[in-house]
Amino acid sequence: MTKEELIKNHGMSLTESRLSILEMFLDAPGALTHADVEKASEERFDRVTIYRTLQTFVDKGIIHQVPTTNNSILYALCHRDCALAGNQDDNHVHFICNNCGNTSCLDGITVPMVKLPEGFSFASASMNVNGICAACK
Amino acid sequence: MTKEELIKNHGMSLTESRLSILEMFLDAPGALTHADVEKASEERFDRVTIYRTLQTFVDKGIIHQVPTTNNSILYALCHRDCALAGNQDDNHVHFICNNCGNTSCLDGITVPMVKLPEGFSFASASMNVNGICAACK
DNA sequence: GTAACTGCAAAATATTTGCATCCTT
DNA sequence: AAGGATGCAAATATTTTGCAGTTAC
Repeated sequence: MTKEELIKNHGMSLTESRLSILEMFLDAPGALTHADVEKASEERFDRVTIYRTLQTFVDKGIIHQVPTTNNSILYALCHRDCALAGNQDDNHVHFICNNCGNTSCLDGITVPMVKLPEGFSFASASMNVNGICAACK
Repeated sequence: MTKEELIKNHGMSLTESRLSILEMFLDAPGALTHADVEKASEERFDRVTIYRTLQTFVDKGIIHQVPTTNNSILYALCHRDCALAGNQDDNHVHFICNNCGNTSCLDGITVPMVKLPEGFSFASASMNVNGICAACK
């Protein structure tokens, strides 16, 4: 599927900013923040457009938000479509490299089940793994 | 251990804001954001003091940050000391209730191991589980 | 042509820093 | 007394909203 098709197939109109921001994600080694996208776009798009484009991508299910422990929102491509567009990441495992700082989505790996305490019921889970990535090894 | 001891044993001087904010965590059903603490303290402490107190608690290892997918930092008590003070959460499992929104730390449960792709090495992991908590069931 | 998207301006929110003063030990 | 903690002011950063003009289809 081409980038153009990817956008249209998810019910979005094809615009320059969407195409360009999607390319960034395809080229990036891992997840990106709003600031990463803004820097990479070098003023071609308004900051607000970037916020809205990222939110649209999340809503339409081509990227998802990665839970992080700092205060900037990380976004990562869903290599296969996010199961439920717009909802929380569906059982993704994310890998954060302690050396280069890149966050990537380990799509082949499913989050293992955990046994919850009495009275808790499971809906979904996500997991972050820290370590050294293959590129930094 | 008393609250006072908990603070002093972690190398902090005993102040009113630390004692009071620690109490909030002990009373809270789950994790708290800066905004939660600020609201609960009802102007008794400056916003900046709350930021600094939370950061100090993280540095000294009595609370830890919970990875979230929104942009506000969540803090949760370490019921047993966080293994490495000031570092990322050490294999905690956090439970976020889809009904009441509370986040709690499931201390009895360890993060299961996952098999990483070739070339990746493991350092630590954290996990978020979404579902319905015992109180909301 | 119409609905949706974008850019600009501005508001709202969140976080950090410097410094003078106060408190803990 | 000394070092650390706090409060205040202000700077900085982040995100959201409204609206008018532009673009995709």
